[in-house]
Amino acid sequence: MQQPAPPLATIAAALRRERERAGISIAELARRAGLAKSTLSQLEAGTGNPSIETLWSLGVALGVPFSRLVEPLETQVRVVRAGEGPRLQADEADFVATLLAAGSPHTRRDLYVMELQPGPARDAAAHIPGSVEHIVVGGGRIRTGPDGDTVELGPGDYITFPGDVPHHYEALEPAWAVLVMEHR
Amino acid sequence: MQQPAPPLATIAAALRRERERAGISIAELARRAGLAKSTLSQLEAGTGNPSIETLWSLGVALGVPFSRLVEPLETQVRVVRAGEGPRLQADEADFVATLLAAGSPHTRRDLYVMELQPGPARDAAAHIPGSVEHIVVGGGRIRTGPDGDTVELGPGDYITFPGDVPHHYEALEPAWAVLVMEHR
DNA sequence: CCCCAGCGTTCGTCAAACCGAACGAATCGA
DNA sequence: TCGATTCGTTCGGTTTGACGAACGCTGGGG
Repeated sequence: MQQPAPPLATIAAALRRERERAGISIAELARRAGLAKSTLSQLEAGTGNPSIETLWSLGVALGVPFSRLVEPLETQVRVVRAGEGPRLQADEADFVATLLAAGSPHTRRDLYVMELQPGPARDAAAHIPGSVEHIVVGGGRIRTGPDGDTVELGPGDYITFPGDVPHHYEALEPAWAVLVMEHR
Repeated sequence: MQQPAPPLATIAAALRRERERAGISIAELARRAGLAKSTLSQLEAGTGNPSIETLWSLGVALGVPFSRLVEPLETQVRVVRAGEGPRLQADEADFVATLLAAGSPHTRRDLYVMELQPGPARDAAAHIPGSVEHIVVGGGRIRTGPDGDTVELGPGDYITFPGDVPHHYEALEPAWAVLVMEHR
């Protein structure tokens, strides 16, 4: 899917979050970014609609990639059921594609096919921070997701969830799936 | 360290690229995004410094993630039949993963689910240079690959081939597949 | 041939993003 | 206690991004 969140509040929150993580004041950040601190004050208050260059200079000053200021933390579990999700137009009528997840540079995505047999659940330890898992079920049924928030999936279903927390794989019947493991 | 490129020209280029990929005019895009076409004209000319909300509405209208408008873009055929390929050890015996392709930073990988109906073959034009396609068939049978070098695939089969040459999709029966589109 | 619809660009206007200055509050030393 | 510093916010003024109208251009239809 796309970005349903209005970027207004997202930017305000991200800005404050990253600034506090850097441990600097509004005035100091304004100084480094070459902006007026009044501008920052309004931005963090959720008022205002910054220009690209303004936000860009903030990303540089904070030392974070631009997208981190704009896109909400993908820390949630997201499921796209088979047949759901945004359809992309195709030149021909016999072809439909659904965008599940858009990559960005500076991330690394490895592509696997995973086969699971029913039996005791497999609990995976947390991977490196910032990793994200994407799974599309090819056949069978599996239950997966972060511990305490698992979802049952069938063929064609898609799920993404953070890989840096303990999570869970369980085949309810013999199953296989495509796994994209994403690192940063 | 991060993105030293001034986003000005990048946005102009990305905007034009994505708009032409969608096959619509500046006027049409302005209509869909709820903007004045004069604004778009100046943006694609590299003049101007759009606000976040302006760029956001363009991303939505174009059906592309926001980051694609802001970050710059940076062969042979390979088939792995279902059950073939290097198996990775798993902690449990009921879990097997096959590594199909390892990603690297500075590449972008978008994840799709693709549905095809049998009928006349779909010939895709070449995508942007350096793009690579990865396909894992989820169900049905398809024939795909670069023109003149197509392969028939069934559930679980994997193929990768360059996306920047004309290629070919054909469903031999109703089929669906996971598609990873990789750019540089 | 002309007319019309749509294209992309240019120009003047207006709202708003950004700035600088001033403000009250809080902290710290002398 | 009292300056001095820094913080974050608020207030006019200026710059500029976005808009709407008009322009010239192109491709079809009548």
